Amino acid sequence: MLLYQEIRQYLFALIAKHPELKKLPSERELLEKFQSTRITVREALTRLEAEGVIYRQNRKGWFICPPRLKWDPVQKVNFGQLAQDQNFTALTQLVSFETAVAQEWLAQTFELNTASKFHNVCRVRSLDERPVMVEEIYCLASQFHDLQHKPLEDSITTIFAQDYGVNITHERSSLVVTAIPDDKADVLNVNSGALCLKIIRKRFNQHDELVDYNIEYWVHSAIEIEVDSK
Amino acid sequence: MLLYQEIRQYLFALIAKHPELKKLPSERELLEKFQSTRITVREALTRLEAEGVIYRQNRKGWFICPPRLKWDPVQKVNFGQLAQDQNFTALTQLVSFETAVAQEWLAQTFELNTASKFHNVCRVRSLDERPVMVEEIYCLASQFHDLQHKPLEDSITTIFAQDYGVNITHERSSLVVTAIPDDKADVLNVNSGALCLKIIRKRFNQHDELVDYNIEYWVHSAIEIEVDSK
DNA sequence: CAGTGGTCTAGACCACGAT
DNA sequence: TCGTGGTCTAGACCACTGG
Repeated sequence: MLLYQEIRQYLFALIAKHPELKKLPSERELLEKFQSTRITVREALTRLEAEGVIYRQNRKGWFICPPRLKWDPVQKVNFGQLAQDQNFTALTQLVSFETAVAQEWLAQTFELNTASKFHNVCRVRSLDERPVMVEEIYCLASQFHDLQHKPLEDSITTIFAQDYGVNITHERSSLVVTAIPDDKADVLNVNSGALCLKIIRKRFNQHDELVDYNIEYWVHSAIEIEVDSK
Repeated sequence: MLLYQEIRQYLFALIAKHPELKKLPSERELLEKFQSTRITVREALTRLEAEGVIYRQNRKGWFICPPRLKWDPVQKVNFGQLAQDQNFTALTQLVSFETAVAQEWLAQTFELNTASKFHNVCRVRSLDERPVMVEEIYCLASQFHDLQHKPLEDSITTIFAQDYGVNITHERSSLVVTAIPDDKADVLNVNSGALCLKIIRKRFNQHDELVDYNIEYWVHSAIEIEVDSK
């Protein structure tokens, strides 16, 4: 068997045997144990990372993945509630809030001209202290006046409905597997180029008007999508 | 800027400027051009691979990704039709057909005992000659007698309905990002450990009975999931 | 401060692909 | 046969983390 496969197998068995383990041995411990080099050890580690078995935090080490959050994009369930149902401690934090005139792609998405002003909310969500998702939300500044003074760590959908009388009735989501952009990797404290599931959500009101445009980057090993269809 | 980022940028621009290009320069050409080493060149290449911009075929080289197939798991659209609508030439091929008593996990999924016999159909699907998905389908041998003599390159759903009077009325899907198992990597002609989107589909009839259990492995850069929700 | 992962050099041999 | 990527060695210096 290939050496990096042997190392992978060893670590896989180690994880299975010690479910209470959180952190793996360091790369240098592993290369000594297997009389090998860092290149080979890292090949085994990145393989397990791709499989979603382990993850790294920048320069801190390699850690064992907890169970994935199961999420149904079709059901409109509150993130905090969903996490709690699955025995996670959930946390949402505001990263930044900006209001500015639209970039071209954004104006086009909303079918408006580039003079329109938009809010841009950036938030990060964690499960049991581990950041797992960062999102950008774009919505019209004229439609959501004073949004910056609302409790932006809570459900945006609820704020839209209760404070502005805007109800989301349907949405269109797109999912792709890709590498996370560097600025988002910093927020999640993952390595540059980490794998993610990128979800773009366009949400509409009953008049079929676009209310908000949402880009979510999920740490790939932290989530499992579940969809029911009739 | 980091060297591997420079190489990545160069290749990214090269691809943008020459959309007609199919294959990248070899790793050794690139390391000469950048006066670097294979480790660093491969860091740039695997980054672009994770982003879904390029892909490799085992020992053949690095290739530029064509547009992704857009697919809605909720709509029940025929694969061939969907591909044709998006200007792909689609092909489904039978890889293997076996009938055997159930392994434990399978029997449990169907809530039957391990003496039950199951069909196991393995198929591979290609877009414009590029294999993009391999799937395993499990269904009860007693329910689908002589299935091996049906046209298994066509829609299984249609065969179930027309030849056996079994109609799929609803299903439950689960999606995770992971690394593809080695036996499936061989079928798709991708490298060991390649990224994939793994979709498990349980499909039911009107009596809420499980009809088939389906595991799909999609090449991650070949697909984009689209979901509408009310 | 010592230990961690992040990046990088300069090679090597191999299996497999195209020809 | 020769070029490709797949695997591997034996180091190096750096930025950042944690005690």
